[in-house]
Amino acid sequence: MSRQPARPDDEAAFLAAYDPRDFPAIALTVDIVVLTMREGRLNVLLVERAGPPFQGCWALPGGFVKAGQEGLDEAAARELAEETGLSAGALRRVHLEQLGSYGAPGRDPRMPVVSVAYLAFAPDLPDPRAGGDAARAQWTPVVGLHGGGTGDRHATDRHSADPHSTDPRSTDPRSTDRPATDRELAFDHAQILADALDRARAKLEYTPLATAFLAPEFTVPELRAVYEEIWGEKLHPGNFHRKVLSVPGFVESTGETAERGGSRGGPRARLYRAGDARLLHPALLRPDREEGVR
Amino acid sequence: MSRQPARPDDEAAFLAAYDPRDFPAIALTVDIVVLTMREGRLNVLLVERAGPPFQGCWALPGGFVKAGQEGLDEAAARELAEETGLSAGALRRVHLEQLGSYGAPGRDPRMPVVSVAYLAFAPDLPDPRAGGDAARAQWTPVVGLHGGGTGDRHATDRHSADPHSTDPRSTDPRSTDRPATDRELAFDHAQILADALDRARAKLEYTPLATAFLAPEFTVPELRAVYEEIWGEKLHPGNFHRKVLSVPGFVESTGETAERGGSRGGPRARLYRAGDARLLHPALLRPDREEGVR
DNA sequence: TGAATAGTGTCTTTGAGACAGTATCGA
DNA sequence: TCGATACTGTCTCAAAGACACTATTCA
Repeated sequence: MSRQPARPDDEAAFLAAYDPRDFPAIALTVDIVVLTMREGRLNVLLVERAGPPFQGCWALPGGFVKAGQEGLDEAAARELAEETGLSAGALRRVHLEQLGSYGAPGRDPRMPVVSVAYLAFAPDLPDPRAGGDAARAQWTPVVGLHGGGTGDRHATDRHSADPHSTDPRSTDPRSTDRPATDRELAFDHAQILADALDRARAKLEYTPLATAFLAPEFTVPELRAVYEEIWGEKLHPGNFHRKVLSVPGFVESTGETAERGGSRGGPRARLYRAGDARLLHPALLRPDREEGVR
Repeated sequence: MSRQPARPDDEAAFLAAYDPRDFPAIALTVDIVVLTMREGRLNVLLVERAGPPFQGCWALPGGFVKAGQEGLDEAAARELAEETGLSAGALRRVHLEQLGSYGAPGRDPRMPVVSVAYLAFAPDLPDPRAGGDAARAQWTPVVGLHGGGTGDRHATDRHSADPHSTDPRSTDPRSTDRPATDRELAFDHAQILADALDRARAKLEYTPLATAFLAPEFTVPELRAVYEEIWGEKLHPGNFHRKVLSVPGFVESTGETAERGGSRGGPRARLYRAGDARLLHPALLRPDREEGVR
């Protein structure tokens, strides 16, 4: 980075040599795709935009980076805390990672804005409070949402916005009082959400992060439900169970069993905690991505 | 993104409501880790900084994003073309993907600068020309470089700079005339390079991108040499050969054979082209990451 | 009591890796 | 001629998936 336009000897000279026409003002934001499980369904946190552009549209929570005062990870953590109203303690159980940056020209009709997108995995969280500048905030089932669906499981390297994709300004998805579902997302947030889901699906293969969606103690069937919901397909219960227990460091037994059996019958399952593995070896690969994925 | 500090009805109102103390000026750059193979070794393109800070230091090539005029991918492609002097045609054979964004406070001593890092895989390229504001530009073997080495193969999610890492200003690695090797890199570029190498090592497992380092026609032993150099370990020639040919879409035969055999004897190898697969199924997993990677 | 589920055993198939062997080339 | 290498064959082992089975729980 930081090739400068001239060769200043100090900051004053640098600023003098700086030509704002070469580098017009640019704004930097962080947007967060917060995923959680509610009633067995994958949900994403959305906020309703109180002002233009895209007034009345739903969007990913986020905000401006306080340049010079915080790093990108810090900014994302701050926004996450503000939007969810979570305590620092509760936030420690949330997984937060950088997803990628989006900077297609015109993605924000007002001015050049580059957004650094983050991805968060959270256990079942309380209903969000509507933050200052958001009209409403709510958990929204991912299914049926634009950018939801099963997604292109094999898409790669979509970290940056595709300049050929639909210009968000060419449609006007705002409306007055529809729920978050069945709504287009503001800006290029549908693309960000789609990329986030791709990343989440891949992460479940190689990391134990599925446990981040569950309470500190959980059963293997609960863990399997997370995989089934995010991957969008049923898994073989017996093989899944054996597989999870065979991967070193994935889960560790508490010695306890769940209070009740399954809702539709069956024995009470044993309880586990997340293990200390950060990567799964061997990985839990998704069942046959249809052959011919060339 | 783009939660605004107030609720303006148009751009004028937005600018009026904008408090520069809340969102001080921030600069956005792209930096590129261009990897290529030269004489069997993995090389990275570095430029010598002509001005402060870090004057005389080697750094990754990059530059400011022309806000509003180009997307991030475009900016990276433009910088790549400028620094390597490659034609548009030659650039089509180069793989370019976003690596992540780095924005730790103080990473640039002059002002808040966030850098979007890109990763490029290129076949053997000619010597770079020194760009306008770089004193020199040269290919540098990755081995022995800070951030080179075998790297932490299991590090994940290091997309953003670690605020706890060494402040680049606390050392003064500049000097007068040492080669690029044995030099600290400017800013947090050692971290970016390390992350890039981690990404490259992982990409070789799941994608056929190793072919991006080779000429359009190549032999299986040449392909194996790429894997061995980037992974830093010898592979079993026989098993590697069978594996490559068994993965659908990885390589396709040209029917020809190489002009000469190996430099130290042996039969002439058959020639292949890159296939149409974008993901490898099954993957070419690295040999035993030592057990106990928890 | 019946249906659904937790968890285990076992068999088959696939793929990774070790090893050996043959043919071909450079020096 | 010798040594190195390309490539193939074969064996073993690990892991994934299909299937079957028992035990336990809810309704």
